[in-house]
Amino acid sequence: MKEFKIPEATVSRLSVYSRYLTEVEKQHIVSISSGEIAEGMGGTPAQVRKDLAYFGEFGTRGVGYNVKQLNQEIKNILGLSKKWNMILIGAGNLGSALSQYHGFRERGFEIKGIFDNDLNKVGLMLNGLPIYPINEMADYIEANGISIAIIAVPGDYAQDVADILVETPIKGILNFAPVVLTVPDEVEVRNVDLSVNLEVLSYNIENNLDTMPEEE
Amino acid sequence: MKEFKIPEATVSRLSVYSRYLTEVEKQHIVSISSGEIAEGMGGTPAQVRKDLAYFGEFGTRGVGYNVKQLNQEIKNILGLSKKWNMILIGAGNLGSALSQYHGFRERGFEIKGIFDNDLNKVGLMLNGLPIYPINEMADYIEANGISIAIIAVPGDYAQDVADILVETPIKGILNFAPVVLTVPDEVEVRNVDLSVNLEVLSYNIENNLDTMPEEE
DNA sequence: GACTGTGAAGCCATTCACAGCT
DNA sequence: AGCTGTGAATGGCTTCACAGTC
Repeated sequence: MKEFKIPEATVSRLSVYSRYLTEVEKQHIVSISSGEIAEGMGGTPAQVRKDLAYFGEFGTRGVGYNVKQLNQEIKNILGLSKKWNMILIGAGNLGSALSQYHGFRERGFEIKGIFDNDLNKVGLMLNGLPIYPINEMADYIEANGISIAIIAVPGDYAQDVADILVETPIKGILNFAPVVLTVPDEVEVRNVDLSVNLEVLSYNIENNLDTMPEEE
Repeated sequence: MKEFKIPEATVSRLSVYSRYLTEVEKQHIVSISSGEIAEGMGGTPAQVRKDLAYFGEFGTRGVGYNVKQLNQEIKNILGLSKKWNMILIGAGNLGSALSQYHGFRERGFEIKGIFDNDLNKVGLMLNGLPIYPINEMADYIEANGISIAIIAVPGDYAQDVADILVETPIKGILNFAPVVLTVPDEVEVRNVDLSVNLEVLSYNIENNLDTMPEEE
């Protein structure tokens, strides 16, 4: 009664496929092959087909995939056919940037309210959204059907915020704080770790992958 | 004359280990075991040991690792013993937030200049950094020994910016634009994809991993 | 006794190669 | 002929389990 064991890498790629297909759709292209999708997002045709095959047979042999229909299927798979209500915790620089990021709304994710523990900020508006005090957060989540929280507070506070969140019906956390959060299994956490990304970049540059002159 | 084939996942974890060890160092703890490190960052002891073993024998059997020394080793491995000069392209919300993000400097990554194609912004200062026009970017990179560029421009411009960058001595790009960049192999790209992260979260919530009631 | 370092085993993901439609 | 869907083969990463060292 349930699909099974999809590689996380596949799920990430589906998201990229969908974004690419949305672009292709705008150009009114009707049909697309796995090779063209791969080309458009830096992968291989076989991988595109494998990824899609986990979920069903969306294509037509000898022809390819219907762009619009495939995009819709992928969005359904990813759970994007519904709207997601989110809150943002942290009205600092990063929070401010995130509150204004259009990419979220375009994909069905909407920030409904912002929370901060700085009483100078509470009551102000940030990009059209009210800033509330943290102690109202739990009630707000309950009352407004919020299922995802974005943590954009300094590292030292992130676990405190998470501790409050896990007592609410929140289902997922997108964490921008550079710390590993401890939460119960039923809350899903994704970390966006800016420094880690730079450090991997640093390592790869220093050990120049792909770059080395051919040598026997 | 060269270490070999380190899993990328290992490199990412090294970065997390180092951040954690930096915290532990502050508490003046001298020695730490693989189990304690694993505990502190959500992994397993065996994995911590395996990751470290790719690069050498840093521990003492029966005892553990010297915190300070291990952290130094990891930083060396990651290429953090030198300072990295970066530029930021895009002085919008996200760029503004990134220019102020302290986590970068703490780890040896410094933004030296900001570039934008909006002439109303050029000449202004953003968090103590001057904003230059894009057409000065290539010269600036050459003149200031910049090796990493952070792209924080809208998706439609990101490839244009990348096209300019690849003609310069830039070695790595941290890309925040929600597009797949096409660059030659010798330039290393890392994508920080905000929507992809939310969409994986969405998928995981909908298919609640870990959460399902036990069933035979 | 405690904890590291590591080959071997097991698991997961990607790639290959081809059968099956259109 | 063209392109999908997929079992089988490969490759890579993680976990196990234990020998080695303090």
